[in-house]
Amino acid sequence: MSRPVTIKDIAKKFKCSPSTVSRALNNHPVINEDTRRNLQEYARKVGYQRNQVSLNLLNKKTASIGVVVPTINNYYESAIIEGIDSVLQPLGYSLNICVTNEQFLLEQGYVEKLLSNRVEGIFVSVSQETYDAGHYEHFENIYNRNLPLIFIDREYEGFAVGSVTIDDYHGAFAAVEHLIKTGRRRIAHLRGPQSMSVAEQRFRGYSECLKQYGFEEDESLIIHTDFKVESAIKPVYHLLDLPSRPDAIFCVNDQTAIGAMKVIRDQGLDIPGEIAVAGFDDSPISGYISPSLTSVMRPGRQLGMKAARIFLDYQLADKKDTFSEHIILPPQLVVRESTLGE
Amino acid sequence: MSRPVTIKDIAKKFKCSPSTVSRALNNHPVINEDTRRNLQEYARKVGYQRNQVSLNLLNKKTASIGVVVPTINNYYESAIIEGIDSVLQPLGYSLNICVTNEQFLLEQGYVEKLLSNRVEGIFVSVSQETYDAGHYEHFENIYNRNLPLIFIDREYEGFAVGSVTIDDYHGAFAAVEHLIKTGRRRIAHLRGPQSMSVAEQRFRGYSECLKQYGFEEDESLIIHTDFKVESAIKPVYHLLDLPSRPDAIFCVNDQTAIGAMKVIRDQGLDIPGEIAVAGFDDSPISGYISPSLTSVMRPGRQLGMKAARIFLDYQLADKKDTFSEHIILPPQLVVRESTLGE
DNA sequence: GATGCAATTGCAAACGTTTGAAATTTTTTT
DNA sequence: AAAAAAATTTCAAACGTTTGCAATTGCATC
Repeated sequence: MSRPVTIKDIAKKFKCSPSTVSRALNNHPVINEDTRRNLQEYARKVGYQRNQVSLNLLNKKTASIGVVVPTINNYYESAIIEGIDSVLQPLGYSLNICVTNEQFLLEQGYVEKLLSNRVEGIFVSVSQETYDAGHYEHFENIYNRNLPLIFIDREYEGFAVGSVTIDDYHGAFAAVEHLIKTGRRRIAHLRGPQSMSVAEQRFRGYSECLKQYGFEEDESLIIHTDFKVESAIKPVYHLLDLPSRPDAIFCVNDQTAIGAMKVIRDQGLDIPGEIAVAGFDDSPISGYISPSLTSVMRPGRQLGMKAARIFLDYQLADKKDTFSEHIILPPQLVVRESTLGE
Repeated sequence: MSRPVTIKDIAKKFKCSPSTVSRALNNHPVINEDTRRNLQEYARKVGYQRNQVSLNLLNKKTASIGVVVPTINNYYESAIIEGIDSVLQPLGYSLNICVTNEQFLLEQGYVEKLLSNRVEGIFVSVSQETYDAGHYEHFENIYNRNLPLIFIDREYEGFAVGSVTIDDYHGAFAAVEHLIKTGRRRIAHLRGPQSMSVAEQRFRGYSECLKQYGFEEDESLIIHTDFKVESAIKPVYHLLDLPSRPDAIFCVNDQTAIGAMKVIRDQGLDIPGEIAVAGFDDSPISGYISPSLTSVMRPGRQLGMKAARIFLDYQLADKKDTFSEHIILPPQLVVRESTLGE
């Protein structure tokens, strides 16, 4: 409650002008040695702390960056944020992290708030509801303010100065190719929500790979999930009950893969002997569960760092109106026990 | 780059005063109907967006809250943040999340920055280095500014308006008690870093429980780890090589428990047949790995919500100088296959 | 046409800090 | 001792917005 000490307070106390106090505290060379020492000492004693808010207004700079993401409670997303932070924090920027929970209205609200707070750039990973609704005006607002908008992981084509995404298509392709090359013939897919582009890309990778290797795509082997462990349970029971059971399951992420493995084990089937399982994300535990899980690694931290670099490059660019940088990072298949022999 | 449109710009365009524009845009009833409509329409057309920074300065309010945490890349920590956010976001607050990476200097720097940015409250989960160094002056600064400081999960006794922590001691006690009651006689412990109070509390719970049930504490069964999966590997190999092997391992968290389980399996031993394993955290996958992992659940989201409530209560409190609220939440033992028969 | 009243708009200060230019004080030079 | 030079300090404006109070305008009433 007690109002923080201001420069004016100190000036009044010392019967001098605020300018003198300001310069003294900033070690401006024009200030008398004694004056400087006295003022600095007093400022420390009363716990003066410069008001950054007023400086932000004066300098029209806030050194803060908006980061709008659907969630932060999984390894990949937080790795992205960590990557951005690792580049921008040392330069004095601070991140304003906004969690949309996949809700369009929250995303929209956060963007407005960030603009109003005069952040110097906005990183966005588009929420699912936004894709569903097809409303992208809030991104247009960012664009109209000439503020750098950079999409991370989940992009929208338009209004962006840059984007860094993962080549989910080829990641999925590689995983399925690996399954085929290790002799699997009926490969099922636990698909993600249709509205999410990452999930769709993985499905495409799955689908195209089957086609290229001359396999028929079997509708009954493709089931939707919502990314969560639990959502894999029922679909996998269903898959195992099919007259001609699949001999491999490619899962849209590690969570569903773990759910799948549980069901398969509970049914007394052997992994990878009878059914191979592959996931997507390479979460930290995937190497330690049993059997260890084959998975497609997404370089989240690197993605964040690249996105931050794009932002910095944009700041330096002379022809900002033509600046545009879109990076697609390759994921990497990590083969483990769940798709191989012991 | 293009300077955002200001109220002054609009005033100049309409040859009226900024006050009129301000009132028109805020629907002040004293403004003429036509004027209001024209101004609002124009403002929308040119994409006027109120500058929140100037308002923050004027009102001496920022509606932002600092959250200083060691990490965000695990489920528990992000659940805490989610809990805080779920309470404060609907009230218009935005969170300024700072990740210290367990570094004292970063923690100190972030606290200064938050103070300078005039946040209205600070939530802190103390970093390990800060405990090691024993430097708590930055917390004193918060206290001296009469700013509410609330410790979450990892606390320091002093300068705080409140704290919400988990009763790690009793959580660990319950886990070990469960192991004893299910017939285990040589219970090992994968301990966390000595400097971290959460880890120490869990160790105390382990230690006291053994004592109460009349067991000797065996130094050779207690090994330090650093919370990470990998750090469990070597210690567990060592434990299994002992002349008289333990029949249970209580691990400081799920990560190390998963590492332990891997080693035990690799050595061809049966879980829980020959060795039981219990963890701490109840991470989302613990119910789905094989065997499913007995673990102590920490209510992270609830913790965050409680912390946020303390902050709100403090705002309302009339006698702030005596306000103090310290909550200890009970964790809950979740028994699964890794400590039971099939 | 003067007066009164309501409706509408403008003025000025405030928030805390910085900074170029001007003003004042101190020191040096002649 | 006066003038010039150097050192130090103050003034005033700026950043964008809000708000109590004063000023202006329009309109009706007498």
